[in-house]
Amino acid sequence: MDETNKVPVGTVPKLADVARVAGVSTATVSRCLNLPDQVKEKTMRKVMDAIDSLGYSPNYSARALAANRTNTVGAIIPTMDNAIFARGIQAFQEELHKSGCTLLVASSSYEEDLEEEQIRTLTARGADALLLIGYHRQPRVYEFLKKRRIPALVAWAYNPDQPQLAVGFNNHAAMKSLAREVLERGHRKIACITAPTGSNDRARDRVLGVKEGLRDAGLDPDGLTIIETNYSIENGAQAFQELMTLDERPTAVMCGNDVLAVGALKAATEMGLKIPDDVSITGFDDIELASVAPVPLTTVHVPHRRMGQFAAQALIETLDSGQTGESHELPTNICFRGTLAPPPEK
Amino acid sequence: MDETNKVPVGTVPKLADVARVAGVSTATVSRCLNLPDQVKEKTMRKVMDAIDSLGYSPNYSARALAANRTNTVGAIIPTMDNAIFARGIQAFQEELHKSGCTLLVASSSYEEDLEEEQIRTLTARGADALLLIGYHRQPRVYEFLKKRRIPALVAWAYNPDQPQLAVGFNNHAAMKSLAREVLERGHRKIACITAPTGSNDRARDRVLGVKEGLRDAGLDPDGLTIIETNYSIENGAQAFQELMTLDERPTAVMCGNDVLAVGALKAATEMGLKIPDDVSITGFDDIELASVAPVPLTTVHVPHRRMGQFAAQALIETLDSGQTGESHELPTNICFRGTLAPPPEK
DNA sequence: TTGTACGCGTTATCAG
DNA sequence: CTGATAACGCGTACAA
Repeated sequence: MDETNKVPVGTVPKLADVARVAGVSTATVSRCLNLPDQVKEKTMRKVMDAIDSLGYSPNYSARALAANRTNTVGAIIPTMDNAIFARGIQAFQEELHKSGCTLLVASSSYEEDLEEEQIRTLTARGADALLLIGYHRQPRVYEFLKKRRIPALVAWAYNPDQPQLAVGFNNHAAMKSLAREVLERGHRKIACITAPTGSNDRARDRVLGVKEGLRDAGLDPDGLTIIETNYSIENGAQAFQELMTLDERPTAVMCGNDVLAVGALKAATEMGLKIPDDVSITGFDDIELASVAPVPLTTVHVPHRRMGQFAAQALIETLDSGQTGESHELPTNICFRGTLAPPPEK
Repeated sequence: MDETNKVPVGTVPKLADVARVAGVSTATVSRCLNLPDQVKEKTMRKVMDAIDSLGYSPNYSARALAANRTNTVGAIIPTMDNAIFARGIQAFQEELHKSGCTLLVASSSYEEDLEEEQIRTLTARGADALLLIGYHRQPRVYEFLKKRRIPALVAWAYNPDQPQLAVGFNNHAAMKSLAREVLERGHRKIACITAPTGSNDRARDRVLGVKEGLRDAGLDPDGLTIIETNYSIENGAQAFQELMTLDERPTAVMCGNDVLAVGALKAATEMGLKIPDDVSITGFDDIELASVAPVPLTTVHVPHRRMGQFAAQALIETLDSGQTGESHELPTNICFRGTLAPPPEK
């Protein structure tokens, strides 16, 4: 056998090894992989055989350095330990995979500063594009992204007034229509349990939706009792108990998400309250938990998986075409279950 | 100002730009970043100032190519859309971040072939190490990893007989001790609802645990009725209904995970059965769902977050020391709640 | 259609 | 302690 056909052992084969074995140049091997229709079929076969026999696979770092593209998309989410993100991100990842992209994830723990740091990290790591949750962040972050020419897409929120590429739903409008339902049932003392709204526009918009519902019904939006607490069943329960110690107990408690709502529900049951007769409770997101709760939860359904898919498609399209893809507003709908009494007879 | 201090605009600053602005060589800049105590403090200051003023951050692809290390760890999980993985992976990612590592994720959709493909993809992308779920995979996959010298850690399972680095729990033993509890309560007709066991050793070990419990109690393990179905509440419900149409109805249904168990519970309630009086039901994992189910679920608690943390630590240690870290068996414990009747009086 | 040769941004070796 | 400079593995003009 020809001396030149030998290949180092105990080492990862590289492009040059494939070229040597196939008896072609490295450029040709590269073309076989990236521009398949620019090579003759016979050459292609030789190269592919060499690739198989060596078990070659390209070094992505080198490829990224040379081509200035990583085929990697970054996502920064508050936490994966939350069904609403987990499901959407799973769909996002599946969709990316169809296009040969890999997902790089980081989490911000709902902290604005940490999110900014993660954005810089993923950028340095060469993410071709970024998925971000919600709109709220410092202007300098958007400027940084623009300067770096890194397409960023906002998900889990859609606001027609914002210029940013987005795939999501209108938190404000969805919550407002749920509030309208609650008000139609005669509730006048309403309270909200919400995640901290400081750097969370989704949570903020939902509360604003309730307030606007109140205003439309001729009520004072400032009279709305609001408790902010972190995302957990326990916290939801505790907040509910606090509400029940108030002088004027609310007759309906609208929660910013299903987890808080289930916590409220749990506390209510433990206090011996009948749901929805004594108090009505509503959620948001429609995660699995909602339908199996002791009293099935009335909540706002959000198409998480479709959102993840659309987000991936919009980003891939942007990368392929070089032009910012289209924003996409997804519909939400109210799931009436057991925690909100039926409307009064007409 | 000196001509040489100028730096291109509208472009991402690189190491050479920092060097020029700081008036040192690129080697020195690199050292400031990687071997800080090999440079004089004064030099360090100049360089850091230049870095700040330029907003420089290193190009990880180039770094990876030159240093042959990506500071990236890959994880291949069946799906993130499952609380048991989502929680553990979140902790895993947080822990990696403490060590400056970023997480690359891929999902296998519970498919063996897809998992193998993903393993090859992530290694090609330069993952320094890999997190895998469970032991079951083709020997050639382990050989590939060994040849490539890529540390791989198995999580969500721990089997003292396997040589592979692992951080997890003993599925077999945990389920066996739960089975013992069920048997002690006088149940003799037991059925299992489990995820498909074909390429899922965790599911398989859990079923085997039940069988061994049966054997120890002097019962025939082959008499165990088993239904395999995919992970979802709906499927759990349907499987339960099937079980109830059997000639000899089981008095206890042991489910391979909480989601299937909650489905069973739901079906039972809809059929008008009293839990645990008419039928006992058990789960596995202790996800949030378990404690808020209509009847709180008796299940096996697994420390998902700690598992994720330990897994990250073991991998980082392996990477840093160059020697395979230590496997770690985590304890599980049974959470007695409402779906298994208390033991008979003694 | 194929080959040559250079550049991508860092790290690391070896002098100084 | 610092500076040249050669890798690292691949993509891609440009030439043939």
